[in-house]
Order: sequence, then structure tokens, then C-alpha cells
Amino acid sequence: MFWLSLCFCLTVYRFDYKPKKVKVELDKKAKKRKYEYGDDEDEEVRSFVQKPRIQQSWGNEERYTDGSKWRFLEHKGPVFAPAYEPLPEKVKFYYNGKPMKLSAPAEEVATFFAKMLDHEYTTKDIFRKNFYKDWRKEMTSEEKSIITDLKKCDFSEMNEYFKAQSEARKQMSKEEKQKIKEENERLLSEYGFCIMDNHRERIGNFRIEPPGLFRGRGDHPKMGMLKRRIRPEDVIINCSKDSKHPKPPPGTKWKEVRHDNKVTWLASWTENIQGSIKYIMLNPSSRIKGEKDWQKYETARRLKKCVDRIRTQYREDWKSKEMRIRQRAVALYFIDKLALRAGNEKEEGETADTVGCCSLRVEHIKLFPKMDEQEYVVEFDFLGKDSIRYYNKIPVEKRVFKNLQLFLENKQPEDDLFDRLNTSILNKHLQELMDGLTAKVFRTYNASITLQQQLKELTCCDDSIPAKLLSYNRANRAVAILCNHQRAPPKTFEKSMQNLQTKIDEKQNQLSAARKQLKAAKANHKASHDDKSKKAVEVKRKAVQRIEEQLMKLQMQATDREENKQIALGTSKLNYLDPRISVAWCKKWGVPIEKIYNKTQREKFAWAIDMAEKEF
DNA sequence: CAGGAGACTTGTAAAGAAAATC
DNA sequence: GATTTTCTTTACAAGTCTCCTG
Repeated sequence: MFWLSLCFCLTVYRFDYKPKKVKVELDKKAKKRKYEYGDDEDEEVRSFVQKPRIQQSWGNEERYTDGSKWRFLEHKGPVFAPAYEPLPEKVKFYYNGKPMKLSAPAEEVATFFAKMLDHEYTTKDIFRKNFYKDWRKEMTSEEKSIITDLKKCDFSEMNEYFKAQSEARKQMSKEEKQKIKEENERLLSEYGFCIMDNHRERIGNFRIEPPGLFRGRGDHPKMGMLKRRIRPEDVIINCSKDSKHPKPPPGTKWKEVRHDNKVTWLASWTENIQGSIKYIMLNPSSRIKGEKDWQKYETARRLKKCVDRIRTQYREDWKSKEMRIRQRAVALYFIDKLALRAGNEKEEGETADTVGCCSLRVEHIKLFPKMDEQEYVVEFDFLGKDSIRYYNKIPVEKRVFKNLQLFLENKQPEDDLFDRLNTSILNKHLQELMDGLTAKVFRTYNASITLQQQLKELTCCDDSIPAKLLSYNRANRAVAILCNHQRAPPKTFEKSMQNLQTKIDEKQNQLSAARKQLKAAKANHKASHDDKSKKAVEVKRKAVQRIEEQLMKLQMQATDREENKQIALGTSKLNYLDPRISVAWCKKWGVPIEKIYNKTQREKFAWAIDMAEKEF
């Protein structure tokens, strides 16, 4: 029986799972838990990670079938940004070389700019223009009449002041720092948690964003605009009727207090730059986020089962006589093969000009019937999310290539490549192919399956733990490359690389020294043959071994870092890789989980750590 | 059925804390 | 013990996708 259940584990927690077996396993687990923890396990104590299984196995009774997200929700409301503190008299703003005292509102906005003086943003035309325009709105009419040219404004003294302030903060005594830390902890314990359905849960962002200048990414037309201060009157509170409602700060009122348990947020407000809504929600370690995350990976696993069918179908659709179907099929091929994002339309002029698959334009691809050794090569070059460049040359199948040529016919560079397609059409189609399937599921699926394959390929069973970790990171890296998760090389990269190299050199010297000593000890032992010399040999041997290990570890680190120069692993690790794959890998190879997930990550993936077994 | 509001996930940079080094 | 380096956490922008409305 034991072996039987172990076998189940082996199958069940593979990424390519069989749903029926899972159910069986879930039932068993639930029962086992129940038995293990017995009757004294009350709701409050029970960790959320068991809930998904329990609910699944108990048939999802009341609570989540009607779309509600909770029954009870109590919190203290958000923490507001501290009020503006006027600058000391001695810190001056100069206009046209002359000191000028600004009214408090104008001064506050000026400080936002002054704080960013060292940033590239303040050199950009759009940023300056937007800032200046919004700044003027805060000025008194007198100030408006005096200040007519941003170039004549001198914020440098203010900038110096803030630098000095932050320097002073660093120089504070231990006691002062301790005091601040304690105050922060108090704030966290009071406002950083809420009660949701009998659990005390950590809130993700309980502070309301302070006012400042909007920092759009890429070529954002709104960069530099003033992000205004949020007051209690702007904030909608969401909590349960029967909870203690949060109190607004003295003398203020909430915009509204509502009791909507169909949503997960605790508070919201409308931001003034894009007019979008911002939310206060729970931390990733919370039940509500964890369950959702789990669901996401379950959907990806369902895709695994029917992906062959879907692939066959879209290949078939390349031949369709309907243009829209062909476009849909080619787009889906890109999404599947290249892990492109869906690519919703965006309002022109409101955001940076970036695209995803469905919004690709003619100018973003180039076709090469022949390139080097390869045939039918497509070159992609466009700005994706966060204005990160996607550049890739890949050979495609002839049919795809011919279709692309067809799509390009009679079009201008700025025309849509897929003019008969958008994300809503695509997702509607995907929904018909599999329940819950959308474009982004392909990203999750392909990321996770890639990790699994790479781990299988790269891990050698007799590698040391550092070597295994390098393999893990390489597998992770393969995914990051697939998903195009790039980063700017860290500013100190070269230097830190050099430091590491010096360390390696030192170790090498140490090693050869230790080896020499070992040799000497051996010779000594040969000559004297006594116990003492024997012991000495052993000691030296151990030393050599230890240094060898250290050296190897350093070398692994160096390789890892070098390969990681421009690649950001975090996003894929946090959002795309089914944590059960990683956990199972750790268990299988005896790698401590802490080596791949830090504390926060372990909290976020608690559900998976708790779930996964040795093999997968 | 387009268009927009709303809700929630994904993404990078920067700040802050901790660890390593001088 | 101060300074530098590295790791962790936070901030908040920018996506995806759903749902509602006219």
C-alpha cells in the first residue's frame, strides 16, 4: 500500500499529471490531514495551504461556487503618505539666479523634480514639459507670472539638501535607527494585516502611493506629470458588513465603504495619470493569492494534455480559406512557439508604443526566404511590455512564411500585421479549444515545461550541490530567455566579476599550497610511519578537499553570474514556473529548498512545498 | 459587439537590509 | 566598526482578461 501511494505521488506531481489520479490523491491527502490534525484543528490554526485540497475533495461546497471570495473581511484601512514638510528657510530655490520663496504647493512639486535631478528623466523633453505644465497648475498667479522658463529654474540647492538628508539618515546612531525600525514594525502589525475568513493575512501594499512625478517606462507620453496626493476622500474601502470598519484619519471621510465579497481588494482609489484604479490587496503568501496561483498552474497542466490537439489544429488552420482563421492560427503559433504575450490594443498617445502578438505591425517583422544556412527566417524586432526590446530571428515552417507574406501584401509599415485579429477573438477561440484557456496560459505552460525538460537534461546525479544549483539556474535561465526577461547589466557588474575572479585566483593559490603541504606530510609519514604523521596527512588531505570544494563553488558562482549578466530570473521564477517542479527537483536531488527559494518565495509557494513529493 | 471600466497578474528598478570585507 | 557588496523587499507601472453597458 505504501508503495502504491508512493507511485501515485510520482505520477501525480509530475507536471504532466493525470487529473483522475489527482482527485484520488487529493481525497487521500485530505483524509490524512484530517486524521493527522484531528478535531482540535480549528479554522484559525489551519494553514490555508490545505484548503485548496480540502475544498477540492469536499466538493467546493458553499463558499466559492457563487464567485464570492470571502465571507469576513476586516482591516484598518490604508496608511497615507506623510504630509508635506516645507523646506527649511535656508534651502532656496533660484529663478534666473535669484532666490525665490515658493508657496507650499508649488514648493512641494518642485521638490519632486529636485529629488530627481540626477536621474536621466529630468533631461528628457517630454518629462520636463509635462512636469512644467503640471507644476504651473500648483503655482500662485504671482509665481506663474515670474516663472516662465524651466531652464531658468535652479533646484540644485534643494537637491543638495535631500542628498544631505539621506546621508544623515545613513549616519544615524544605532538607537535612532532602532527606533525607526520599531515604528515601522508597529505600523506593519497594525495596518499590514487583515482578517479574512478567520485567517490573519499579510497585506501586500498597505501604504497609499505618495505624490510624485509619474515615471512612465520607455517613451511614455505622460512621463513627468504630477501624480497627485491621495486623500481619504478618494479612497473606497471594502470590508465585510459585520467587521469593525476602518476609521478614516480624524476630520476626514472615506469616499465610500462597500461590502463586495466578489472582489479581493481592501481599498481602492483612482489614479490621475491614466485614470486607472489602484488597489490594496493581499500578499502573495495569502490564501486567496495562493489558490489563484495554484489554479493557474492547474490550467497550464490541462493545456499540456491537449496541446498536441491544439497544435495539430492550428497547423491545419494555416491552410484555411478564411483570412481571419489563418491569421489566428499564425498568431497562435507565435504565442506557442515564442511565448509572446497576447498583445491587447492600447489607446494611442496614452502610453508608450509597445506591442504583443496580436498588435504586431508590419514594421516589426522582416522576412528572409534564405538566411545563412536557414530557410524561411522571420526576424522580430519590437518593443514589448515595459518597452523591453524583443529581438529574435527564427526559421519558421514554409506555410507560416507564405502566410506572413500574404498578410504583408499591400500594407504600410504602420499597419497591423494581423488586421483580422485581436486578443478578444483569439481568446474566444482558445476558450472553445479548452475551458479556461487564454493566450497567457501558453506562456505559463511553455515556461514550466521548459524548466522541467531542462532540469532533466542538465542535472547530473553525482554533481555536488553547487553544481546542481548551477544546473537549476541554467534551466531557470532557459525559461527567462524564452520569456525575454531582460535586465540592464548591473552597474557594478564588471567590478563584482573581477572581485570574484581575484577570489578564485586566491583560492587556487591556496589550493596549490595546501597540496604541497599534503605532499610534504605524506613524505614525512613515509619516513617516520608513526601515528602523529599519519594524522597530519589526514588533516592535510581534508584541507585540500575543503579548498577544492570552495574553489569549485566559486567557479560555479562566476559562471552563473556571467551567464546571468543581462537576464532577470526573478519574474519567471515568481510567475511562470510551477513551483511543484522545483520543489520536487529539490527533494529528488537532496537540495535544500532554501537554496532556490528565499523566505518570501517559500511563503508564496507554501502550497506547493506542502504538496509536492519526492519524485515528479 | 465595440468600448471601456474593473480586477488581477506580471514586470523592472530602486530602496533597504543583511552579509561580507577591509 | 565602517564601508562595500549582495540579497531581499518594496514600489508602482504595465500588461492580460473579464464583465458590463448601450
